[in-house]
Amino acid sequence: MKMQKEYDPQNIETQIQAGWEENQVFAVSEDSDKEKFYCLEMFPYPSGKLHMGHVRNYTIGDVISRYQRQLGKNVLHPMGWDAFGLPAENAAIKNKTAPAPWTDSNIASMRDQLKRLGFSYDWSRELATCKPDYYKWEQWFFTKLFERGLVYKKEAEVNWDPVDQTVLANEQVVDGRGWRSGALVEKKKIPQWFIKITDYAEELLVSLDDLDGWPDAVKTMQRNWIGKSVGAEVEFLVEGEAPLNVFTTRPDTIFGVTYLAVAAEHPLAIKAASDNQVVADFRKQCAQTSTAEADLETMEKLGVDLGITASHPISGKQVPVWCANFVLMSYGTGAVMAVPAHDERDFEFATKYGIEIKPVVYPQDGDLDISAGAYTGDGELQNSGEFDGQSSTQAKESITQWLSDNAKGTQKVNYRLRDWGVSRQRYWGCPIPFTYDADGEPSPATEFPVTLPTDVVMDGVGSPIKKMSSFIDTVNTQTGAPAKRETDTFDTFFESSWYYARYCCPDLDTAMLDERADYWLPADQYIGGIEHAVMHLLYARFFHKLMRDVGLIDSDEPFVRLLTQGMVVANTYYRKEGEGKEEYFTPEEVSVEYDDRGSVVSAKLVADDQPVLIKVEKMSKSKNNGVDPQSMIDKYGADTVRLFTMFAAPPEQSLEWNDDAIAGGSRFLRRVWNLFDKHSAALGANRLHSMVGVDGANSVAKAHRLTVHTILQRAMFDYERQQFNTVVAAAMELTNAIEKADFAAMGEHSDAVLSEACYVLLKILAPVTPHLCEHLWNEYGTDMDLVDSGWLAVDQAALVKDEITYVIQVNGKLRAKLDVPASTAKEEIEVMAQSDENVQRFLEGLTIRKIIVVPNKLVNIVAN
RNA sequence: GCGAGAGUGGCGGAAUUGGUAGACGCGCUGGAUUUAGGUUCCAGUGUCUUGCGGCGUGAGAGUUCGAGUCUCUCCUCUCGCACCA
Repeated sequence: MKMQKEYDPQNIETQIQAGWEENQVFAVSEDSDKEKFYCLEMFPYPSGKLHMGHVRNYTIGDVISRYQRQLGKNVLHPMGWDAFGLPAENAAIKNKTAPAPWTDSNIASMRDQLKRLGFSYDWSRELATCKPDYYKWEQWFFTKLFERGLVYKKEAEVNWDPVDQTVLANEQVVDGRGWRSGALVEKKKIPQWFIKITDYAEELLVSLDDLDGWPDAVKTMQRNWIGKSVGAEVEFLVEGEAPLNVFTTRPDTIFGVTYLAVAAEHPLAIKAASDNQVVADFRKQCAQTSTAEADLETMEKLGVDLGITASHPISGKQVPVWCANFVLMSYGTGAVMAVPAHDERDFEFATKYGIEIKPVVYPQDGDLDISAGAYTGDGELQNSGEFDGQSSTQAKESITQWLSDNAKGTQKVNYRLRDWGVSRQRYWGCPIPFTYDADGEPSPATEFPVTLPTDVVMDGVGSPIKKMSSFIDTVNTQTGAPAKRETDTFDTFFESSWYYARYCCPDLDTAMLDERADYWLPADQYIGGIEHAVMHLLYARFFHKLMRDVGLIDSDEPFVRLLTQGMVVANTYYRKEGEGKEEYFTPEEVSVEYDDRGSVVSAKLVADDQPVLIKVEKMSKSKNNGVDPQSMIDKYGADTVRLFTMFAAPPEQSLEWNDDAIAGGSRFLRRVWNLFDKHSAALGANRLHSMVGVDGANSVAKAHRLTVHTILQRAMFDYERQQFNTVVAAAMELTNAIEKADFAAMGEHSDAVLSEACYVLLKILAPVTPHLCEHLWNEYGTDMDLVDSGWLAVDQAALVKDEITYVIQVNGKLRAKLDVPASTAKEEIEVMAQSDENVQRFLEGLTIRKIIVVPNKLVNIVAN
């Protein structure tokens, strides 16, 4: 077969993809003879189209999967759809359809796009979380957790839109107002389902230590999120009321307590409001904020004196009780003790409201100065009664002991982590499998699935199933008595917490999971955005442990190795429209001027010839800077798009889109094509193969093989550490080297050296640009599929150098280079280095103090 | 506000983990090919002096024979904060 003359990616890629599909190359099953490798990427929300972030995420996963497959492993690489969620409801309202058909058609078009990119998925395992055969198992699982006492119901706050009479997501609250109605959002308490993730807080924390394949940044963030702290729970008595318990990590500062603060929702605040209008108004004000923590924390710290006092547990002194907007009812006991002298926030608050600031901890060296702010360090106690003179460390223990002995408190471990609220008052989600009897008592479902009706009309206000009697009215399956169905649905994090396990047995209809899960799990590699560092990844880890404890699987953690990929960003062109608002223009609307070095001078809007501003931001519709992957595939082909996304940046960093640079990627693949074409006669006759040994090779051939095998070694090192941009760079260097090589000068071995170099190039490049490589492999390789053709070894003999270049420094500055035989002794190198002409020039008038020799690398002569 | 991360030529980035800063690519400059545009090929390209050399990895200090890399302080940007996914 004669190769086409021109590189035609569209043609090659569709042909190669058809071949993969026909031969089911990526369908896998359990095989105890092979080492398994489960490679997983975070599944997409089916928004309609792939964006560049998806392309990047899935290309990284595909490169890893294909590399592992070439290493000979049994690679599972599945894909599916995180198909429940808010955007489908919004789209349904806008397009006057139901969420289900909208979602289905999005899945269909995104699946086509993924297939066009040539990803090595086992499509037979595809799943969508909105399908009853998927979600029925999480309903079943939730009832198992209920039986185990890990699920409970309690009142919790939501964002309430008083005009639309509906619950809003944080995202739907803009500047404290509902995004549709514009009404001021209020906090409202409603009963909701929770899962006791706090029961697993300690294990989730401790087992982070075993996750060697996870980035430290992610582990640190999870540790801080769980937020374990050891301290004391202290009881302050309030006359005529229940005692006020507070948790503190600083019992050593307890004599510095000058007030207590409770949340607006705290019973004491509610009671005080009944006969105190100021408190009532303050509570109202506190209710009119979003529930987002970032909003609460950046808000001005405000409070009001409740006019109540509590008695200090040790001194017995009365301290005032305040109500403050920064105390969260949902965290801890909803009350805190305040020590303004030794806590920044308390200091700020006390200063503002003229509350006493009483220092009790003094720094060991130097004076205490709290005129400008709190002293938060440790020190020596004063003004602390019998504990005066103790160090903070001693006092933490002795004061806790005293409280414990006098029944005024106990030592306590506290976690910042809160239980997982899984109830959502939305339609497009998995129905929570409970019914309520006439008295409101909940009963778990016994038949699954509890199917979500999909034939609905979205009116824009609330969930349609909340008004649908055919859904709501049912019977208690245990007693046969009439019952009402729960109309809330699960948080979509619920579905995404276990999909990775279901991929192992997606066709199973008799159980949630079977023994196949234990063959594949844990996943060896997980890849997704850093934005999921805490919540999704923590919920998935939690769910894994729950599934283990219910007896479904036997591993402790879901993901062995984690890669958090960076964002895809691009230039934005914008103007400030005042009030922090910005107007964004598309690249087509703008003309950019460069100077003769290629640096940007200015950019103007074509329409009015006036300047616009430029900055680099995450690709998004609202910023008008998105690049549609499909248009790039149509223009350059999938291999070029894949190559560019791998080459432009290392996986964990953000990737800046550049239209010129992707054209460079296309140029490189054409050069590879032309290289094989140029040597087609020699390659066709030899077939691609590695050389064995260096016997008989002349010096030109040897030098070339040294280059080839050095590059191969580097590429393998970079594959292992997952730095794919330098893998591509290595392939480019190798291509340059083959293009420049003088094969005629290599004598009888020229064809073998050429064949080996091209073989290495193909193997290095195959995971990144599989279509081009598979095509060339069909042309010049064996009958086997490229992914199953194995990897190749670095020829250590080819790496042996006869001569080594030493860098010669004088006082750390480069002054000469020295080529010496590899066998040269250290002493001899020192002498040669000193006698170099340029080195002598810089040593003139100086005395040599020391000579440092780093073997095979450098000599540094220290002189003064 | 709290937690985490990142800053290297005109640009994206590399530096085998404390040892030649700028690999590879984009852009730009000059040349060749081409009727022209595009393509392709060759050469050059951190910066200042265009001699030898000096300076240079966000800013400032420190450790070291030697720092982009380690330590401290500061600045800027990015991500997350529990109902976007």
